Order: sequence, then C-alpha cells, then structure tokens
Amino acid sequence: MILQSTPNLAGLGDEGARALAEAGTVREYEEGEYLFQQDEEATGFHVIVDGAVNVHRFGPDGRQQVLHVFEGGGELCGEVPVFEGSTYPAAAVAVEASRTLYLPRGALLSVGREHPEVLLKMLATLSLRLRRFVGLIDDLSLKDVSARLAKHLLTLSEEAGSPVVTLTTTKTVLASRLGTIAETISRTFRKLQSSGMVDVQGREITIRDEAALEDIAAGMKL
Amino acid sequence: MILQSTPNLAGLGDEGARALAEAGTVREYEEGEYLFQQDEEATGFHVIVDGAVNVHRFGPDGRQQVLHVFEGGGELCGEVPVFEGSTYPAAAVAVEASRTLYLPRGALLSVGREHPEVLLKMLATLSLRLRRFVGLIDDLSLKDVSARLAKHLLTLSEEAGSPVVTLTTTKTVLASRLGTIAETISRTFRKLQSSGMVDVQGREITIRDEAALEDIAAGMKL
DNA sequence: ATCACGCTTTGACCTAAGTCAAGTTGCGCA
DNA sequence: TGCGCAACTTGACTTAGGTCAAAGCGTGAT
Repeated sequence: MILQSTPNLAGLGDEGARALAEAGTVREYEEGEYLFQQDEEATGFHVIVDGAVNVHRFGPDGRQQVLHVFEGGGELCGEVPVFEGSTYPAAAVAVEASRTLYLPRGALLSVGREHPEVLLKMLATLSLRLRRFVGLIDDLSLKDVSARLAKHLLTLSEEAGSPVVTLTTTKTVLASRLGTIAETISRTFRKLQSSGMVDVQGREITIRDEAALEDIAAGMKL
Repeated sequence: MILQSTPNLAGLGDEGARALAEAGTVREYEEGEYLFQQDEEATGFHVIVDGAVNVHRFGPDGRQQVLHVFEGGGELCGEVPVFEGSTYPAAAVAVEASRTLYLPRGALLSVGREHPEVLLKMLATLSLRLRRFVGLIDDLSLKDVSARLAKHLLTLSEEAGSPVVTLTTTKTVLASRLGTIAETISRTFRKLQSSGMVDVQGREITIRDEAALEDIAAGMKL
C-alpha cells in the first residue's frame, strides 16, 4: 500500500491509512507539467508515488533557484500551506512522468488529531527541510561556487559509496540547484579537473583527491 | 502565565501547561551570551520570555549570516533538533539581556501526544519558518542588495504602519541579515537617498516614494 | 545519414559587491 | 569636557561570477 511505504506517513494504523487513502486521489503528471505554481492557492498536498519533482522559485529576471529535488517515491511536496498560510511558497514541476497521491488539507488534519505520531513524523520532515535550508542559505551567502560544487560532489559520492558518481540531472539544473548558472559550473569543473581533484567525463565524475575537495568545500581558495 | 502568552504553546489545557512549566527551567542570559552554538548537541529548546535573540551561522572567513531575529517574548528557538537530528543547525546569541524557558525534548513530546493541537501549532511555526527561509533563499540567490534592502524597509514600514521607521539594530547586523556587509548597506542607502526614495537620518528612515521602492524590491534596476 | 534542437563549453566583457584603508561621527563614561 | 571606542561613511581597488555570443557535441526523429 502506497502510504505505508512512505517514511513520512508510515506507522499510522490501518484505519488511519485507509481513511487517508480514501480521501486522496491519484494524479498523473507528464514531464514538464507543473503540480502547482508559486503563490497559487492550496487545498492540499502531494505524496510522491513515483517519478521526480523539482521545486523552485523564479527571480524577476527569469533565473530560477531550485529548492528541492525529489526523486523516487515517498516524499511530501507542498505541505507548508496545510499548516500555515494558504498558498504554495514555490512552484513544483515533474521532471519526468510522475504520479502523486493528492491529499486534501482536512484529511491530514483529522487523521493527525487521532494519530499524533503522524504529526510527529511531519514535524521531523519539516525540521529536516529547515536544516537543509539553513545549509543552503549558509552556502549561498557565505560560500563560493567551487565550495558548493565540491560539497555537492562529496555528498553524491558518499551516497553512492563510491568515488565515481553520475549526475542524475543536466548541468543546467545542477547549476540552478547550487544557485548559479551553467557556464559557471562548467568553468568550475574545469578548474577542479585541471588541479587534479576530479576527472570529468560527461556526466560521470571521478573523485581523485577527496581530501583536497574537502578543503575546497570548507572554504579554501582554489 | 508565561506559556499561555506564547502564541505557539497557548491553547493547551491547564494540566498540559502545568506539566510543561514544571518540566522547564528559566534561564537568564546577558547581552552577548550564547544560548547555544551551531552543531552543539541539543537536549531541548527555548521559549523566549523576554529580551532579544539573534540566530546565525558563521562562514569559513568569519562572516556571518543572520537567520532569525527574535524580539520580545513568545518565540521558539532551537526546536529543530527536538524532532530531527540531535544538534542545533545554527548558533543563537542574546543581543540584550534575556530570559528563556528551557524545555527538555521529552516534555514536549509527551505533552504533544496528549494534546495534538500543540503539535499543529508547532507545525504552523515551522511552516512559517520554511516560508521565510524560502524568501531568504530567493533573495540571496536571485535579488541584489538594493532589492533586499528596499523590501526590508517596506516590511518595517508596514509593521510600523507608518512611512517613518527606526532601525532596531546596528547597520552591521542589518547587513548580516540581508546577506551583505556594512559598507554595501551604507552605499545602498546613499543611492536610495540620492534618488529621493528615502530619507536617512541616522537610524531613522523616512520612505518618500513607496511605489518606487516597491519597483526596486521587485528587481528593477536602480 | 543528417537535420535540428538542447546541452555544454569557451572566450571576451561587465558589473555588483567584497576588501582594505582612512577618515568621521557620535555616544558613554570618567 | 574631552577621551576612547564602536558604528558608520567614503574612496580606491579587486574579484567572483553573471551576460552575451559563438561554436562544438550528442541524440533522437525524419
């Protein structure tokens, strides 16, 4: 059952899960289709079943800053207006064909009252998100692009458990995520490569000098 | 009673409030004293009773980015590790003599299970904080300093209900908050002043052309 | 095969904003 | 009353990184 497999909503009893599932509706999105736009009125939120969703904001000049990338199922998306305010703080777009379970606000609130552990799970989810945002704010205002890129590569490598990582997105999206643009990412990769820390072959990156990369991530000048 | 006066914890029944109050301890801080440091292990969180607290992160070069400024009582501080992880994501310092009620993690969790509405209040608080962070991220990565300053002034003016606002912090702290440094703030004020949008007399700012300031805040070039 | 379109790279250039250094102002306190 | 420190201002300089333009590269569709 879908809900049981999501770390954020698992653990509620059968009747709670059933109540939620009955209240929700499955929605399908094709690549490039928006789940919602920023500042749009919200009546509920999405649990991503499968696919991939990218949450971002647009600046006045059309540049965008990616806030989250949700890949694979189980993630929550658009939950802020369930608890506070009425509009989505950002826009969400499917970056590949995706399905979600859309749950109206009321369903979650009533289940939450019966099953406080669901609320605790949501609190943990939002807390983790705050922690990530603190990291992003810190990076954007205090670190340069090479530090952000180095950190990102180290994170990917740690997740993969291997010094060889394959980018799952285009470099343009990676740039947005790191708060910069494709050209700068390209140049930064070249600098890291020419100082021998990494080897770049298309979207496959090999980390050659992890220690040096950690120094860069910590703010050392390249 | 302190807890009842905090918007985030009000509404729990008498017995819940008493349980929390008994579990908590009042702490006093003098100006400049830290409530906690970033990455420090957390055993609970603070409800600010009075005073003012500034939450920030340090970059590798010693510059800092302010994440929140809590003035007056009722705000929660350091609640993320109650629900997720075990360390504080940022540091918090008293910017004037302050008192807080320190609540251990367990107290809130057990009261939360009995009174789900407390958890809903906390969810609203965290959601609001996420919304603010989205705004900050958006500003830092997509807007220039004049847009951030203009927006900040408009916000202050709206809060004050008057076109004349008085800065409550030093311009150095204001700079940190906007993700920049004092010199840049100084120059930006001068540009706004010389184009007649505001009048700056020390810490007293008079907004002379609100519409123009809104254009700047929206990204129009100065 | 090849066309076209989106991704990426590269170079030349420009601009916002940070650094450094030298004042200036203003306020608390002896 | 004036000392001294912190906040603030101003100017000259530097630099990271964004913009613009052009040229490769790859891949799927015709």
